[in-house]
Amino acid sequence: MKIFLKVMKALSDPSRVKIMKMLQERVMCVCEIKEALGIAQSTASKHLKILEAAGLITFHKEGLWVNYTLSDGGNSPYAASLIGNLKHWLDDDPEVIELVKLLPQIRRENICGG
Amino acid sequence: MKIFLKVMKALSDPSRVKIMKMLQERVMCVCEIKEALGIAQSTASKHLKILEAAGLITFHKEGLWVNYTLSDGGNSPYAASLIGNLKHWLDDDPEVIELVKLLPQIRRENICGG
DNA sequence: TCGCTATATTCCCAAAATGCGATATGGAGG
DNA sequence: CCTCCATATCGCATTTTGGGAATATAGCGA
Repeated sequence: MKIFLKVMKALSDPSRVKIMKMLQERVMCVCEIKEALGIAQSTASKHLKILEAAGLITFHKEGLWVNYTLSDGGNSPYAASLIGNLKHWLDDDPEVIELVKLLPQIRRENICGG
Repeated sequence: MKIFLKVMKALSDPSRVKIMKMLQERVMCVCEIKEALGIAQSTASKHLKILEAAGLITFHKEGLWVNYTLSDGGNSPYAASLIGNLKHWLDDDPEVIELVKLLPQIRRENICGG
């Protein structure tokens, strides 16, 4: 029950859902996510932690950067199911469309000074 | 997006999830639900309203009683999917098992004085 | 070892959610 | 019309959540 609730809560916030939809498109680091959503870095980091704790995303450290990707859901049937459904859900949502359209312009080299 | 979030939020609370699992077993009125969960009547009513607004349950008035049932999810693909998954999810959850085992003893005639 | 930088964590505030008691609503019966 | 009862709504206290600024941490390069 607790695990199930963790997944549901993780997906109960618009910023976190948007992060899931962005990660469907490509791998992203924290500063790219913060930039795309227009939120503070600490806020982005916190959201990512919640998604990760729910088994919805994973990360891979690459030097200073932390690359976040969608999880395969292997650890939780709830996460796996929702990850799968989100692949097609909300694809016609105006906010999501706008965000995905913006993605190519969001590159870490231009944000973090890399 | 708002509709999706409404479904996720509705299922982010343990009491509401338990209500969903109980309604899988049978139709229930507000006083039965309040009794089964050990919560105040106003609290039960509020939870039911949230589930109903998310398209997860529907109700049918029968005199003074309001019978709540699972929705078929016809109005929302998100609700439909979650309703379907919940049919088998959490069946092995201790709290849910306990609750379902308790259900036969919860009868409106013994609670509401009907 | 000493900066420098991307990320994580902490602290604090405002907004929202949850729960309950009290009250309102609405239908059934006399 | 009045009463009674199941349910809905309101008002309030408590807890949780989301957000940002400030600070701590960790990895890279010199």
